Order: sequence, then structure tokens, then C-alpha cells
Amino acid sequence: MDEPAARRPPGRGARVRAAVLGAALAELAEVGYDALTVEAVARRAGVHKTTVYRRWADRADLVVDALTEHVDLDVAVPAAGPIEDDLRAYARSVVAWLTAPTGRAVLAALLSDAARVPEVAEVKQRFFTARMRRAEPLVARAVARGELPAGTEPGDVVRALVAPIYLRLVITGEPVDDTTADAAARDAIVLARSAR
Amino acid sequence: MDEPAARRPPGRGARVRAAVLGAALAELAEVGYDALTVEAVARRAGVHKTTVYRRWADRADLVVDALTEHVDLDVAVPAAGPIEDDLRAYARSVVAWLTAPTGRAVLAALLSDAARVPEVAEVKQRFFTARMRRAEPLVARAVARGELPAGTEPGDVVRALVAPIYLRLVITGEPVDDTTADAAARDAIVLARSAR
Amino acid sequence: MDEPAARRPPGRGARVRAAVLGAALAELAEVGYDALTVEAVARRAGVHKTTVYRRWADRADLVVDALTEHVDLDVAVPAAGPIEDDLRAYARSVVAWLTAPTGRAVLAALLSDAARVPEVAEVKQRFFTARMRRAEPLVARAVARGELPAGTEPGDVVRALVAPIYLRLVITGEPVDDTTADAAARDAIVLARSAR
Amino acid sequence: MDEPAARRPPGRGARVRAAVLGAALAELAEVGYDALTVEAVARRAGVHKTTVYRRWADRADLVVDALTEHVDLDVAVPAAGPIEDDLRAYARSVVAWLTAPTGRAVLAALLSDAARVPEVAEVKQRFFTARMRRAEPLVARAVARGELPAGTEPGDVVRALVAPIYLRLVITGEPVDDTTADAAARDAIVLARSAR
DNA sequence: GACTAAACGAGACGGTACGTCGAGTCTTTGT
DNA sequence: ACAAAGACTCGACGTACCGTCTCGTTTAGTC
Repeated sequence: MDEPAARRPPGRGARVRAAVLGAALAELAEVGYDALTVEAVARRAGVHKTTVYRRWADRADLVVDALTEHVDLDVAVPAAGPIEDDLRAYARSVVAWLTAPTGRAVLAALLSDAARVPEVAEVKQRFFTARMRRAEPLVARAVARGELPAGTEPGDVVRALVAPIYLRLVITGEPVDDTTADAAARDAIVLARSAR
Repeated sequence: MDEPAARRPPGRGARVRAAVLGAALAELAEVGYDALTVEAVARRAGVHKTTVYRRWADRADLVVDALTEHVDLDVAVPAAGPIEDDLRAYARSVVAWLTAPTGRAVLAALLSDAARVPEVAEVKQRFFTARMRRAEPLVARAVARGELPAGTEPGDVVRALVAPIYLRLVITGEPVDDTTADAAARDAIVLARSAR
Repeated sequence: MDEPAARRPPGRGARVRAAVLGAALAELAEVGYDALTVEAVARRAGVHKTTVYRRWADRADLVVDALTEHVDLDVAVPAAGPIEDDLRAYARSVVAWLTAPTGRAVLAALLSDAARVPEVAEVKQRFFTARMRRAEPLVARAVARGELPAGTEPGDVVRALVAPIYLRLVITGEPVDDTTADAAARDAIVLARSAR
Repeated sequence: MDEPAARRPPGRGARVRAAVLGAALAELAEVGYDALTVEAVARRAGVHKTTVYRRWADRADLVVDALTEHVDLDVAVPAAGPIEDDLRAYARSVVAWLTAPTGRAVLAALLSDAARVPEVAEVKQRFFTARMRRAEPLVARAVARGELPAGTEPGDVVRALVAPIYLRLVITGEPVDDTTADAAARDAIVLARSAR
């Protein structure tokens, strides 16, 4: 009862964990969930297959863990200024994350067959709703300040904002950049201001 | 010189083909692409494994064929009336197809890991662009009639129309029904009428 | 010179039969019984697989027929002269047949796994005993003439004659030629003359 | 700590190896090389198919190994006494081995289609020449003692000895027992003593 | 010299085994 | 005492032949 007491949370095991999760995400990005192989992940992480199985129950569990890692990170919520600026900044941050390598990989994984795994479905739910919810205070503040009509549902505005971004990314495959983000923000505001 | 348009040997082989493609789609719906197994498809179709391999090169080829079948079907394009009615009808038909069992299965498959197969990616492309393009004449007609501002880009209107539908179906998983369709149509028109 | 006209069902069927049996023997020689494939035989005979199965029940039946063809042929039995000459001539004819391409193939086939097929085992039995028996009159005649001791068992002499030939061909794989044949004949006579 | 004296890497893997090779030889005896199936061997050994393929490249490799096992075993060489007794004892030991179940199986396999596999051909060569060579010193000793004529070629005597045994076993299928062995030994000596 | 029946070409089919790969489990070993 | 290594069971992969079957198409022998 001595040598493990030396390192409580850090130590060698943590390095293995990081290496494996990193390898898993990389494989996810390169070959997708269907073709992701525990053996390939282990090889890539420089670790033996059984070492992976000692920590994770199976392929699904490993992927859940790898995705969770990148999903619960906090995203900066800008916060001050006219609603036009705030939404534009938010839209751009969404686009930036989703088009960066890690974001692309996570998004693809969350929409892949992995989503049939209940835990991944949970992660997916958490991921999207949490991110969208984080922008709702911006809208609420604008309503309070009278920039948007009273009675505006913040959730609706945010949905309207992200919808065209995801459409291009996921459905049509069209390129997505800041221009797309700006247009999305503008349209979301137009819709919010159109009396209901 | 009567029914030759369909297939030359309409006999027994066609039944096998239909049974296997049907089984493939059903498996796709139930277990997804990742877990789809040629042997399970064969079993389900009441056919031997080697019979499947005689006609299709591999799992991917089989899935491509099964999806293609349901993708190139024609969708009714309503066509007359005020743009509000036309777009609402179109939105509802899109929702109806995507929420019916077959539609759900095809959509899920097109967004799954199967999309890494180049041929499936092609099918996906064909599928979405063809369907969206089919609604563009409606918008063009409305522009010609003065119901929508001159200079309106039909493609933009259609994208705005379907974006919230796909958002709910694919990203947030919220329920989608005629109400959703109607709101999507209304918002698309609002955006089109907001001067650029 | 259309000698096939003599048969009842002359025509085309006989050509097919000959082509297939020939191909079967050739395959037997080249790849052996284990690797002999009905499809390869058919291909080689320029005939369709089903045509083979129409006439022969299965692979074994086909091989039986192909071997039988070459087994029931008559071998010239020399017959006059001192026993030394007769046996030497017989030994040489045995060697000649067994070292010619067809003989090699038939011998190999009769000793291969094909011999597990009861009909092939029968053919094998017929083949060896018939050929050996054909030489027995030579010995009997020599006994009658007093060249060999009375009471000599012709079968024993013939067995002693062929034993070293088969040993080299089948067991040790040593080369076999007329020298071997001559030595075998000489030794058989020595043994016959050594009182029992 | 010397309980595993039997094998270098003792333990569990050796048990699998033995079980599989035993099963392979048994199958060889029962159904022959042509009908020998890796799956059947695995079943019989109580082992999964892939376990067999992990250690042996294919069917041929497995058979080579199974045969080798029984081929390189040492055979007792009697050694003292008049040449008549020595050769008779040797002949009987040859007959005993070849008529025992294992011997029959090995012999049959060495003469079957398996012999087309180069490695099996090598084993066959090793097998027969090694066993025959082992008897040559007996003859050489007899020559030295003056029991057989000077200049007698030991190899020739041994060949003459075994030839009738193999003839019966392999060619004519006649029963082989000690009587056969004794006659073979006697005849070999007669031939050796007939001046050349 | 046309007609009919057998034989043939073509190829799909259910099946068995091939040899391969990966998933997950269990045992052995080294330290 | 425990974790790395690796051997094992299991199931599916995609392939080659087996032997069966059903279609059309020659082609031979008969009328």
C-alpha cells in the first residue's frame, strides 16, 4: 500500500487514458464509427488491446467516453452589445467549432451509427441542447432591453439561427464559413421581429 | 411491346432481388448500417448468403442499391395557388415522407457511416438536391406573379424552408409534424419578403 | 473412316463423352484427385458443367469412368521363348506402361484418395490383378517345360517380379527403366528356382 | 520444478497443439486427405477453427505437421544374431508398424494426394529412406562376418526385403502379417546369396 | 424435309468449406 | 498481487465449388 499512494489522480494510468481516448477520436475522424476497431485504437495509442478492455467495456463505451470528453467543454458566451453583434458572434463561434477538425469529428460521430448506442444518444442530446441553451440568455436580454418583441421565445430564435448552419453541414454539404454565420444571425433576428 | 420497360427477365430473379433489397432496408432501419450483416439480410430475405454475393459485390454495394431504389422515386409537386399554400403543401409532403418508416430509414442511412461509401455519398447528394430543386419552380412562379420580391433566389427560400425541419429531425430530435411544416413555410416566406 | 457410326447412339454425344473423360484424366494427372474440380474438367473439355452432371452423378463417378477407360485395355502378352526372355519382356512392358504419361496418371489416381471411392477400389483391384494374372500363363508354361521347378506358384513369381518395380515407383521414387525391369525379371527367376 | 520436462514452452498451448494434431491424424485415417476439413479437425479437437489457423497456415501445413510428428520417431533396430534372425525381426517390425492404426494412417496419407504438397513429399522421402537405411548396418555386419557374399550392396537387400511387403499393402491389398514378413526376409537373403 | 425428343448452354440457387479479421473473454507470466 | 501479453471462442467476411434446378437452343433420328 505505498507505490500507488504516490499519485492519486495523475500517474501513469492517466497517460494511457488520454492516449487511448485521443486515438479513439482520431480513428473516429478518419474511418468513422462503423470501421472503428478497438485493435486499431490500441495500436494507435501504443497500448495492448486488453489494456483498452480493462478500462472500457466495449467499443461503444470507449467511443462514449471519447466523445464526452469533447462535449462537456465550456464554450465562451460573448455577452454584451446589441443583439445583432451578440448573435453574430455566437453564430461564428458555433461555425468555428463545427468546422475545426475536432468539431467535425465529434459532429460526424454524433450523427453516425454510434447514435444508436443509448449513451451516445444522451451525449448527443446534452451536446446540442446545452450549446443552444447557452445562447438563450443573449436573446432574453435583448427582449428585456426592447431590442426584440416582448414574448419572443429565446429557444425559437436560437433554433432559427443554427438551422441553416446544420443544414449546410449535415444535409447539403455546402461550405460553411463566417458569411454563412452572419446570414444566419441576420435572418434569425428578422424572424424574431416579424410579429407573430 | 408492352411492359418491356421494366426488366428483361422479369421472372424469378426479380423476386429475389426485391426480397433482398427489402430485407436490406429493413435491417438498415432496425439495426443501422454499422450492424447490418449480409448474413442477416440473407436470412431475412429467405435466401442464401451466396445468392446475395452473386448479385452484389459487398455490404456497401447492397446498401447503395437498396437506398437508390427509394431515392429516385418521384415526389408529387403540387403547383397551383398562392405561394403560402404551395410552400405549406410542399413542406408537409417533405415532413410526411421523412417521418414515414421508409423515409426515416433512408434518411438515417444517408446520414450514417454508410455516407463514407462514395456511392452512398452520391446518392445522398442526388437525393437532397433533387428534392429541394423540385420546389424551386414554385418559388420562381411566385416571383413572376409578384408574390415575392424580384431577385429572390428560389434556392435560398427552399433551404430556409427545410432547414428547421432537418434541424429537428437530425439534430435536436424534437417531434416533427404538420405544425412544424406550416411554421417552416411561413418563416421562409417572411425571410423572402424581408428586403435584402 | 467414321468409326463412331458403328455405335447405336453415335453422333455428338460420344464426342462429349470422350472430351470430358480425356479432360478428367488430364486434370487427374496435373492436379490430382483432391484438387480435381468438375468445373475445371468441364472448362477443359469445352463443355458446360451441367452437361457433365447429366452423364455422371458426381466427381467420383466421373473419375471412376475416366480410369476404367484406361484400365480395361488389353496389354499384349508376348508368349514364346525361354522364361528368361518372356519375363524380361513382360517386365519391360509393365515398366513402359507405368512410366508413360497415361500410366503414371492412372497409377497415381488409383493410389490417391480416389481409392476411397468403392468403385475406384474395384477398378484398382481389377487393374492390378488382371495385369498380373495375364503373366501367369508364361510361368505355368515354363513349369510345364521344366524350366522352373514343379510346384512353382505362378502368382508368387509374378508378385516377386513386379514388387521391386512398384517399390521404386510408388515408395522410394527412384527412377525406373529397362534396367530395373531386367533385374526384376532375373531376381524373380532366381527366387522361383530356389527350392521352397 | 521440473514437471514440464516434456515441452519447452509447456502450459496450455501445447495441449491444443497435441489435440489438433491428433485430430488431424484421426481424420486423415478416417476420411483421407481429400475429405479432410479444417473445420472437422477443429471440431474433433474441441477447438475453434480460428485457433487452428493461428498455428497452421492451411490444410496442407496442418497435415505436414501431423505426419512429421509420427515420422521422425525412432524405430528399434534389433542388432545381434545370424542375418536370418536379424532380417526377420526387422521385417516383422516394419510390418507391425505399417499394420498398426497409426502406421496405416501415415502410410495412406503419404501415398495420397497429400504427397503433391512439396513438404509432404519431403516427409515421405525422409520417412522411407530413413527407415530403410536403418536396416543397412545389419546387412553390412553380415557381409563382414561372411554370412553374405562380399560386395553385397546393403541397400539392394533391404529394398528386396521390403518390396513384397509394400506390394501387398499398397498395390494388391492382400493381408500382411508375420508370415509375409518371414517370407520377405528369407527371399531377400536368397537373392543376396545368388552370386551376381 | 419438317417434327419431335433428347442433349446441350447458360446460369441462378441452397449449401459446405475455405482462409481472414475483429470482438470480447480468459489464462499465463513476469515482476 | 496485479497488469501486460497473448491465446482462445465466436461470428461474420467474401470466395470457390458442389450438386440441383429451370429455362431456352441446337441437333439428330424418325415419319
